[in-house]
Amino acid sequence: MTRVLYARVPLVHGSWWLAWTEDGVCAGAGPEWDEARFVSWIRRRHDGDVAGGDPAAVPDGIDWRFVPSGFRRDVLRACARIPAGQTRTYGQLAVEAGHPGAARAVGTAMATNPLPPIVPCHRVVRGDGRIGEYGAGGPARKAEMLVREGVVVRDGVVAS
DNA sequence: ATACCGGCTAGCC
DNA sequence: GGGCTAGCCGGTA
Repeated sequence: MTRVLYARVPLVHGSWWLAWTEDGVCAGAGPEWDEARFVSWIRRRHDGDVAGGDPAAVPDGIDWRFVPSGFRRDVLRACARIPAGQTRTYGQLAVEAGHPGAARAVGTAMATNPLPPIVPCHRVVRGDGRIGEYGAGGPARKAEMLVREGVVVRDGVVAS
C-alpha cells in the first residue's frame, strides 16, 4: 500500500492540485478545487495513506498504477507524449494510441483524465481545429493554456 | 444482452 | 463557411 502525498503546486498554468507517490504523479485537479474536495477524491481512488507533501518535491514521472490498463491507459499515455506547443486531434490521438477510429471514445477518455494538466489533455483539439471541450476548467481555460504554450488560437480555432 | 451517453467526425445540404 | 445528421467507439447502468 503506497503512501500518497498531495499539495497545491505552482505550475506554468497556475497553482494546481497534484498528488503523487514515490513513483510519480498520480492525480491532478484545477486551482478552483478546494483541499477537501481534492483529498476526498484522492481517497476514493486510493485506499492507502494520504497526507500533505512538499510542493517542491513532486516527482517528474507519472505513476500509472491507478489508471487501469486498456483503452484508457493507452490513450492517456499517448496523450502524455504530446509536447508543449503542439496539439493533436482526437482522431490523431486515437491512431497514436493504437485505436484508430475511436476519436469519440478518446474524447470520453480525455474527459475523465485523472491527471490534468500533467497528462496534457488540453492539447487535444477537434478535427476541424476548434478547441473542443475541457473538463478541467472549460474551453476558455483550454484556450488560455494552449496560448501560453505557444499555440496560435484565433476565435477558438487552432491556427493550421 | 441492451440501451443509453459523451471533450468526436464525415458527409451532406 | 454554417448547421444538421448519422455513424462512431468505449464506458456504464
